[in-house]
Amino acid sequence: MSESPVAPRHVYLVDGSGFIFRAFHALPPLNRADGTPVNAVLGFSNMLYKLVGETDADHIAVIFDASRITFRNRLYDQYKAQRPEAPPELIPQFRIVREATEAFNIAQVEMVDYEADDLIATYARLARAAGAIVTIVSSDKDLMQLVGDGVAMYDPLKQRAIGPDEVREKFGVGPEQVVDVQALCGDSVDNVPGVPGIGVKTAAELINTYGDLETLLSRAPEIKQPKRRQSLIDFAEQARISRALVELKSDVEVPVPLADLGLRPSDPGKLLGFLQAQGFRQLASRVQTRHPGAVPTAAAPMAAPSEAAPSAASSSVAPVAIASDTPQPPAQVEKRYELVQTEADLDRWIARAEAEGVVAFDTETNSLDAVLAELVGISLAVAPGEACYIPVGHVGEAAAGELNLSGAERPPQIPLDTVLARLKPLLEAPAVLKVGHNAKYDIQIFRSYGIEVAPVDCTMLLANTLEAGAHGMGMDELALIYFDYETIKYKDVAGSGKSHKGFAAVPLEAARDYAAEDADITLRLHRLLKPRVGRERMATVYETIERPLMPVVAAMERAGIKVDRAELLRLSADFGERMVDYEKEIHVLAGGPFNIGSPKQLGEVLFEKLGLPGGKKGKNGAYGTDAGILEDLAQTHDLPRRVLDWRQLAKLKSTYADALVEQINPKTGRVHTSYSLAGAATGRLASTDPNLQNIPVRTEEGRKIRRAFVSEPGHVLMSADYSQIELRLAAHVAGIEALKQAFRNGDDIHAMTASQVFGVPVEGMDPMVRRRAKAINFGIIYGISGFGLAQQLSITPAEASEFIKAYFQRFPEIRNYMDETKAFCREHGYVKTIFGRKCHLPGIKDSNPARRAFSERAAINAPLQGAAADIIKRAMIRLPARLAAEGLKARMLLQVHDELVFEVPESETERTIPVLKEVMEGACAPVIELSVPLVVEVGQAHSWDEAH
DNA sequence: CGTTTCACG
DNA sequence: GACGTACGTGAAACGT
Repeated sequence: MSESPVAPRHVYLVDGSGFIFRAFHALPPLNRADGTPVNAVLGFSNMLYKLVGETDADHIAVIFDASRITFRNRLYDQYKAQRPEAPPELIPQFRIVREATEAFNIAQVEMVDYEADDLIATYARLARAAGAIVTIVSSDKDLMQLVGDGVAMYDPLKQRAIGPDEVREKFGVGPEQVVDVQALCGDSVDNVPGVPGIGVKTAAELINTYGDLETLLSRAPEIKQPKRRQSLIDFAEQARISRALVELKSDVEVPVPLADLGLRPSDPGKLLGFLQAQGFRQLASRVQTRHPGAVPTAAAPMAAPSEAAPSAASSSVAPVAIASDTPQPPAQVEKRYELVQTEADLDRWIARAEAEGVVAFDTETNSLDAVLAELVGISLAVAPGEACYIPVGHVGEAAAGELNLSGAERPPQIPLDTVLARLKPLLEAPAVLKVGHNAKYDIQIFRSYGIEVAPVDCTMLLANTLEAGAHGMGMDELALIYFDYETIKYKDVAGSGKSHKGFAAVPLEAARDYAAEDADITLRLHRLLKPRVGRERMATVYETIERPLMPVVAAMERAGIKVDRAELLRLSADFGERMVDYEKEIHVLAGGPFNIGSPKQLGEVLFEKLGLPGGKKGKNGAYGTDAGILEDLAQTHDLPRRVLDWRQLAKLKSTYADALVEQINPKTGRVHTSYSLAGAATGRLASTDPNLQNIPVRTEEGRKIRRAFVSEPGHVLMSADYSQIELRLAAHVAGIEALKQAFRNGDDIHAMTASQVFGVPVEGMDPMVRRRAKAINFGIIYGISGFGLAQQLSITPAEASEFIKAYFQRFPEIRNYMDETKAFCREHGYVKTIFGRKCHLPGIKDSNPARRAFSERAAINAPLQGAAADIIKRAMIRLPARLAAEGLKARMLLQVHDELVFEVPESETERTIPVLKEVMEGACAPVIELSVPLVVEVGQAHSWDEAH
């Protein structure tokens, strides 16, 4: 292969060996059809694909290690000696990764006796000498010594560049001094000895003081600290050897000249053949999309690529087992989707549904807002592949976006009233199960037409009950995971963004294909998931919590809550005027105008223009400017305080005052949120459009917004909230005796904690001490960490760790709970609440310690947060019926995790309060008897703020 | 479309 | 000893 002698301008050097290890540990196990593990190959291939697609390089090579033994072992026989053998699953992948590089038609280089890093150093030098710039694709710290002067590094996994600043952040010195620092601090991974007792921090300090290693070693006797001085004298030679080990060799006689690394076009057929042979379907299809004509040329004599499961599915839930459970993968069943345009056809489908006893259904509407939405069509599925679409509100195509001047004709459809009249008996028939995906929405739609759909199953809730936390619960995602099937996307039929035309304007055939498929997939999901819920002992959670909650939440959404529009408008104007004042003041303080809302510009003003102390912190090189940082800076300068004031008003104005006015429903004059029942992994609800679970309450300015949430005339808003529910559950679940007793006594729990942990009497306690104890109690619920607590309390991590230690000593049961919960999660991949709800945490086995620790804290929190969610859900299910039975008209409007908000006639408030308390406090019975009491506090007023 | 910030429990 | 920090959410604004 002779390369045209083009002078290199940009050379990419990919650290192949480094990447294989990283990909292997970062990705979940994955096997191709013949059982060969290929997860690292997939990671590697994805990386190359992206790299080749994005790079402007004209020369590129992947560099590998040829063998474990290199010239460095002759310098120091212990070099990399204690490094464990590669895991057996990785070994076969070394070869395949080289095949992958070949398939991409990228040059690859390796050389006996040298590490990949030495070859990279050599090519980098050659490239610079030829006038090219160099990008080293790697995150290996051993390569950082090469950075600078036209050489940069790029971490393909984190997609970030590593330049001199990043190197300085890591080593505390510039790239040219990295070798000296490494010589001192050594490297336990590579078994580079360094000097005992010297870490990165100390090494950087020393090198910054003395300039380089040799100067330091020669002037070692001057060093003040006796221990350090002696180490440097005793281990000077070891430091020199270490330096020789870490310094890369840039004069290797490379086997391939730089000129031969020129970027070559790949052969799409060959690449496709390789990818398909590994079973990398996603990547193969992307290649195919880019090269439509490509035909895979046989690469390996292998069976058809089979279940190398899509990466989305390769979590803790054993996707292969699920897939093998699949009754009929859609691809193999003939699809018969029918357009229903006559009453006779409609009756035929209704009869089929009644005969089956189960029908999947889906509604198409002209709005995502269930309160405003009008029906455009209905789809039904009665058996896999057998589905129909009944259009009722489609308009002529031309009528959609523009004025219907030509009177574009409405396609033939059965009148809506007729369809509804015929469907009503079916949808309300107790003997016919109706199955929807996110059925709450469809229940709402039909309720607005006077149809009470029942009984109903929801495949989104079934999937969530089984696998919350493992993956998303949208239908498209589930179809891909369970059936390996790509659904038609809404935006493909109805457009999106500017070209969105609304479903009513979609031509009937396209609408049929999309809508009928939704019902079809829903039916198939139901056949798969419903039996699993029983088999896997999750029926109680689904049947007693999730399923009965659907109609209750649907009613709350429909009820909505009244907001005082005029008051919100006044607030918006007030906030706006005050913002203008602040803005002027800020610009004066800053010495010129800038966009206060831009963290980037603000950071530059604070830290560069004004030169305030603090500085960079983000991984993206951006300055941090959050409230904590500005609060600290406020001691030094007036500007940060003003920015904090401005930000508060900006937030209140845009997110609340203005947005809520926009959200007032023109039909009802109220605000209707939408609750997501399968959004949060822990079992909590989530509120969207608008989010009514984060209405301000903590500050006086913020509470003005809450004051605009009001009752109808003659009514009050009544707020009932569980006191300390998660801490009570922690006491119960972890069996913390002292905490349980305190709750039984009705003690001030934070004061009690403070008294126990800090050994001070509750009487006359310093509020500061109680505040600390409160933070620790919260920390317990969150899976406490020294760093987190330190940040919360503005103390040092060491002090925080002391507090935690004292807490564990006083309440030893909590430690057991934490350890057992983590162990359970590692074994099963999920944790459970006392009511049996599961929360999956795929990250619990992550090889990255930070991500794993994150999952461990989540594992500790989820059973507590989840049990609290179970309890309030149980109360919500019982309340409407209990209130009705007592002859009370209270309507449940909102849920905010541990609080329920009702609208109550003024004449009934006295009688309503005890009912709310009784049902909510008794919500665990009869399945669970808590060892601590639950306490509910009730308040009432004409606004939500005052009802607290 | 991802990041940053901030509102809530 | 590295990782990069308290748990769970959603919305708005900025800037690429």
